[in-house]
Amino acid sequence: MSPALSPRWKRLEPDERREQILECAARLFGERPYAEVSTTDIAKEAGVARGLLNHYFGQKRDLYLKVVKRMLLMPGLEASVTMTGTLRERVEKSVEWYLDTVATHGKTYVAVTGMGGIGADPEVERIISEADDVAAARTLEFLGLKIEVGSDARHRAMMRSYGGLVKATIREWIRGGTLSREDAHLLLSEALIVIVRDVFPQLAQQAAPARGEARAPKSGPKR
Amino acid sequence: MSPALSPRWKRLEPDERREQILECAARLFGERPYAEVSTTDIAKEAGVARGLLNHYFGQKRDLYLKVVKRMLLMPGLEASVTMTGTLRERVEKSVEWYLDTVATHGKTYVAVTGMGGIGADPEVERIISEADDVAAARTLEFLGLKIEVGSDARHRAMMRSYGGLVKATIREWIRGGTLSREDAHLLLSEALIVIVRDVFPQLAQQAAPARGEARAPKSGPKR
DNA sequence: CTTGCTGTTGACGGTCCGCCAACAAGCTAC
DNA sequence: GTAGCTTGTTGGCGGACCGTCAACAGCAAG
Repeated sequence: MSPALSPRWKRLEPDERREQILECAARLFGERPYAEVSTTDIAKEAGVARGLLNHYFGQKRDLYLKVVKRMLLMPGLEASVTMTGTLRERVEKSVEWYLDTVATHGKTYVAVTGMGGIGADPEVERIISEADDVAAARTLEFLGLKIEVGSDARHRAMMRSYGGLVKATIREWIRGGTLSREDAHLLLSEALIVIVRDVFPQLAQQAAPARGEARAPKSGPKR
Repeated sequence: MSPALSPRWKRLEPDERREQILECAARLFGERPYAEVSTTDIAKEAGVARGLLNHYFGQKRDLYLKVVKRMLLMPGLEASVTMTGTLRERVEKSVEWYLDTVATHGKTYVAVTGMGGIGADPEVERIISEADDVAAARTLEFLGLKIEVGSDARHRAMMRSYGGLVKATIREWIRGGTLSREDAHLLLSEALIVIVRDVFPQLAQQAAPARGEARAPKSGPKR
């Protein structure tokens, strides 16, 4: 009588299924906090049995980690051109690029990047920190600041700190709208410039054995 | 025979009990992520029945909120003296104060402040954002920058962004040890100075109807 | 149609949490 | 001292969520 008796569920290649689940999970984690997204919700969203999530991703936390990873590892800025020009020009360009990429990802990025994670989970922090480190290294390279490897760790740490400023500023811009894009651009550019131009040299100076007045005004009578 | 038959549990004043539970909760939330601290753990730590937590604090999340609140609302810097002096002096002093207070709270502060929260929970974010706002307002006031109320919102937003830099820098310092205290001091001071000195005036300039070259170098031939 | 591989399901056991009726610590009155 | 009352505290019930695993079924090969 009924010609097809359409099967109750369709069989997919593992990669397809994984991808589909990952998309649904990313959407849900983007609009609700981790604790309020149950695996049942994700499974229902994907039209799939709940056990399948564990089969493909293990723990719920692992699935979340995959989502975070995907959101953080964005296309790099190596695509940009040679980047010659003044320091200010290069800084402005890199800031511009960063704001662009974030603007496309929108709220999901903010939700994941912010305090929007699972919370102090070492694994999650490792992932985010890793992504921050990549961004920091890229920015340094982008600015043409391949300094000696000795102080590289500290410079990277500085850039990770700067990443904190970037995230907070972006949150102000995307979420609250308390800052316009121009405001964000201005703030991030000026800060990055002062870090590269004033902090890094003084850092090298501090690193030297003889350090007397490292924090001296130095540009004191300027304004 | 036994003279007292000591009662199985002691009866405390509500405020005392609340305080005791809050302390234990703060300790546990400081050393483990939210999801891995069960109410059973807290109750056991406090030597109390689990149901009592709900009786005093409602949801587990509410208890966590209380902990966060306590950790964030630190003694203000109004205790400091009159604060006259150059901009750099005031900035250095406020940064110093911030680093001091954080140093005393140590890891728990970092755990709570960082992405160490419950995760994208609107309520938690509101609390943290509120605390950030207080810190921002205090810093502005501390620096003697009581600007007109019109652009106050944007200045506050800027200072909240700066707070992101502060937190990230402190994390680098406290946790990884990738930055020394001197590094943190230097980075935060320079950034704050450039924001107050260069960004704010340009902001006001942007706000004006006519804006031509708001992001012009302005302090160009300096180094 | 039958067989077999494997993607998928559904239920079981365990943990965690919010709620609430019952219990008992300790003060008061007699 | 003891009966009684107030209320801080307990312990268990019901529900939600999650990880695991044996059984099931889509679907291609023979």
